[in-house]
Amino acid sequence: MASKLFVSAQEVAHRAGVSRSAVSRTFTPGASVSAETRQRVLKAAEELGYHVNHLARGLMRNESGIVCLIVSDVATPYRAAVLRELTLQLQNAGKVAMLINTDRSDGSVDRALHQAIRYRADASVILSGLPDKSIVQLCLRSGQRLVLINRDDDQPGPLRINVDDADAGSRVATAFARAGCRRLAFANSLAGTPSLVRREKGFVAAAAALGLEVVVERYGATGYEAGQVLAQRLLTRSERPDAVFCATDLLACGFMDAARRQFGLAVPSQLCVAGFDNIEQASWLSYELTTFAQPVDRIAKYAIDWLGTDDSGEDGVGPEPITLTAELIWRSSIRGG
Amino acid sequence: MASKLFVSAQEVAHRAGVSRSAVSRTFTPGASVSAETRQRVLKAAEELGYHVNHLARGLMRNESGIVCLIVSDVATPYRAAVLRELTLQLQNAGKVAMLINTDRSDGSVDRALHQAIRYRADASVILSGLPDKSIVQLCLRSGQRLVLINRDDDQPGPLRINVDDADAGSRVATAFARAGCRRLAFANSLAGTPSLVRREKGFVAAAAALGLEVVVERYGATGYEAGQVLAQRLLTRSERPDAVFCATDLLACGFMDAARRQFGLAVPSQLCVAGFDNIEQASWLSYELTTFAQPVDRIAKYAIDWLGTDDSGEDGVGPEPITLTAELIWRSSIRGG
DNA sequence: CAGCTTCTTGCAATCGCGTGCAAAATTCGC
DNA sequence: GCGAATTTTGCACGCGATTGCAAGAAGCTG
Repeated sequence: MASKLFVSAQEVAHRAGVSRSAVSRTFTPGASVSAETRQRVLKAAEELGYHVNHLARGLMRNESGIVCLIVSDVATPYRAAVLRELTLQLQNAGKVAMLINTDRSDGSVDRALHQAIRYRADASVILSGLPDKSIVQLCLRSGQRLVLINRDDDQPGPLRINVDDADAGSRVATAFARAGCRRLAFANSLAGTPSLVRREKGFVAAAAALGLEVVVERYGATGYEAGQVLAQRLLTRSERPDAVFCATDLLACGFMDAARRQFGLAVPSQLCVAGFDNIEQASWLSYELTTFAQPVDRIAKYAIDWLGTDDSGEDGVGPEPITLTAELIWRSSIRGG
Repeated sequence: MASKLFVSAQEVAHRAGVSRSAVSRTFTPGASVSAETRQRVLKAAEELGYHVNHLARGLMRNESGIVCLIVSDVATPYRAAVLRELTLQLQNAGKVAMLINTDRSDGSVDRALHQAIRYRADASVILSGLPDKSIVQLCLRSGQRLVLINRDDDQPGPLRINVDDADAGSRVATAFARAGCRRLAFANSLAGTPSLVRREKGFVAAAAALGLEVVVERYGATGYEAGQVLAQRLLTRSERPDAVFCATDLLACGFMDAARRQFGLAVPSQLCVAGFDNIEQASWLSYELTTFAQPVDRIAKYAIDWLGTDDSGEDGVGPEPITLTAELIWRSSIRGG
């Protein structure tokens, strides 16, 4: 263990020849300190390398400044992008992000939330999985705010931010129809995440309304490899699809690569492809993928703005759910445009 | 603000009919509590939803359990991967990760470290940028450990973990020579990061030793777009290179795409390509990139193991620097193998 | 200079927890 | 059943900060 420790306000006070309180007030915006003492305190603090102990401050103020980000598969392009946006905006808001990784296992999210409670996080943002109702209650009762992003949960209290997946699905169907495609397909994972389900439903419904039939295939996770497998399955059918909507961009990349290399198909002339998320790779020359951009910046903004509100969510009703629409990014993987 | 607050040990003690110390001891491994009181405490804690306040505990123990990860460009595939590994292993070690984003601006890393100090982090892991010497001293003096990953800094105290870039560069040169390439090129960014510089030096030196000349081109950041520009510059030369080592996989992806689409070159028959980082995309069918895998798991392991050590690094000498070798991942972007 | 208001400043309590110390309770040996 | 050894338990203090309160300093008016 460390022999020498962090420097405390006491030491600064001693050096500056003032009381502890004066030091504290110097670092508390809006507190009453004369210009002279403030200068002396700041000087002493600078010399000693003093920094306010946020652990102790959090204890007193009952506000730690910590926001927990609970997420699985951090290394995935889309997840990493939303993580980046959240941490950046949190920092600008004077908060700090605590990152907790979850996995698919049961209770993983619950454990993460317990950790958030232990550190008295001001709020937790949940990007993966869904916590048990009792834990949600515990958080709300404890005064910890909850933000659920693209999670399907109907209990009041947490702020719910969702992207209008069904609408996106419907717009893709229209685009495919306009491109003259006749045999549509939807390539999904087996994850069964609510947003994926909504994308599928919206797409299938819109296609039906347009008089087009859709074949749906589901396999594996939402990654590149699953996309390849889905291509194998869909492109070997007797009635080969001429347009496929992949539930995520990663799936789409795997799908396109397999379609070209293993089936010799040209995109978009023989096969139209659409994805979702607008990950960086979607813009690469090898893919030029038409896809939907999740408004990560606005998602983060809504979440963080709410944290500055007084609407703490324990009044039993909670904040209004927010639904944002995804922006269609048109590239060359669909004919026309 | 929240009206009702987190439940405290006091309340648990009251409900269980014991003293507050008993509660504290119940949650302190190795403390002396009878089986009966422990049960009663645990029951009361469960019913009330009590969780030890790590802010207060950190204050007492002088050990917060927080480890700061200081990094820029979180959304980049390689960065995201190492972030994932670090957070996972930290969680397994009973610590928790605090994520701080930096940018290229001056003092960005310093500000991040100040934040780490404010939260009394047990350690900070620096993945981007380089902190000012005075801040490093302050951290060490305060008992906060520092881990520098692929940073070039020679002051003792922090744990330094580096990948043997020069060796990797040299191995690529050999591989190119064996593939019969004659005109080598190195595609680098302008970032001037020490590891990038070492890759370049190792490659150029080894090529010279093999009697092969190398043309070096540098442009932009380490991303996909820069790779495209570098391809423009290198492939329009009168003596077009027949092998290129890109400083990162992202550069390589951009380079390959441009080489194929804009110059109609086939990889590896007309152009051999190598990258560095082994990001997920390197394994995609469109790239099949031969590259080097940074041993992120071992990097994280070394870092976290050291945090459990008593070698705090303030004895003036500090821990021995660690150099790990990158693993060559052979795919089809170089002939032969 | 008296009398008043307005700022500053120090004292002391508080936040939730860990822990040394001594008293109380239990166990043990015989 | 009694004294000694061993747990178990409670008290009280400290960790490093914030903040209400009251006293002291300074400024203003006439």
